[in-house]
Amino acid sequence: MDTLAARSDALLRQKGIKASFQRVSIFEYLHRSKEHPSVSQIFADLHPCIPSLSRATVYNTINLFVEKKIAIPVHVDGAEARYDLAEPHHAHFHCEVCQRIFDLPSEDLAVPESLKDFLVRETQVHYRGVCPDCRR
Amino acid sequence: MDTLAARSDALLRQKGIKASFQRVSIFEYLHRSKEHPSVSQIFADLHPCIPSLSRATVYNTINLFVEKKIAIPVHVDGAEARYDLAEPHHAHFHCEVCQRIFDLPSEDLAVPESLKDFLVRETQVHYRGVCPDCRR
DNA sequence: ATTCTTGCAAATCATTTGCACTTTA
DNA sequence: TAAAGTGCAAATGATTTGCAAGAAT
Repeated sequence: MDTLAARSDALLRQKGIKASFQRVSIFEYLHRSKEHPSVSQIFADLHPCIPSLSRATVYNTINLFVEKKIAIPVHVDGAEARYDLAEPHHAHFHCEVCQRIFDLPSEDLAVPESLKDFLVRETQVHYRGVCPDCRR
Repeated sequence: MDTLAARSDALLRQKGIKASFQRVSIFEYLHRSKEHPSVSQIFADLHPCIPSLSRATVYNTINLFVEKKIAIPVHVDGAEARYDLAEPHHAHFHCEVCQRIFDLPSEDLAVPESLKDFLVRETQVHYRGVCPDCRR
């Protein structure tokens, strides 16, 4: 059968990651959450369903995902890192009022002339301000 | 007389900041360092000259500078924050080998259409990869 | 059976805070 | 001398680590 779990499973293996229950759960959580969750949020939401889950496992898993390019960390100010599935490149907008992070459609930001001798592995574009909901 | 110290002094006061010896020292350190230093680096380099200096004061001062828009934090991965004087907007390149951060001349990154209902207060463009010195 | 993964607790690291002391206006 | 700034040490919060137990191959 071709359940969601089975598909996540396949995707992880394809990246060279053994698909444990915890890992698949965290992967699917990232997939369904639009909140760019922090480790604490992931843990808080998953712990009720998986009582044995440990914070360290969430950290392990997230770090593994980042290393394998499945997820990317989003750093806002000095706070806890937040994570996003590494979908095709897109920019982020961080609302300083509600703390939400919005995905923006990828804009093809040309690598500038001044970087011609650099090897650019990653580009991050980050906006900060106030989102429409918080403006009034 | 118009020493460097006197000028820094004036600049800080103009931003509404009382110009203590520590604050002027940290401001000048930021000014002369091209390293985008972290609090630890600032402390380590200034402590020998100012033995009474405390880490907490460096944190206080840096936070004050950020609040007053004199400095901006640069977050690289999960590591310690690093700081830059808030010169006219420019992008950053972070070398993942030597950990240096390079300033790139400001490129006028147009705010994308998708943000028309957002209030954009700040834009950060961040590249990561390998710098020319580390490429061979 | 061996290897990888998990969970817990303790350790570490960056940063903040409370408070007493000092400096400055 | 009142207000603001500093330094220390303890507290907090995020993240990592060591290690014993458990699961998968």
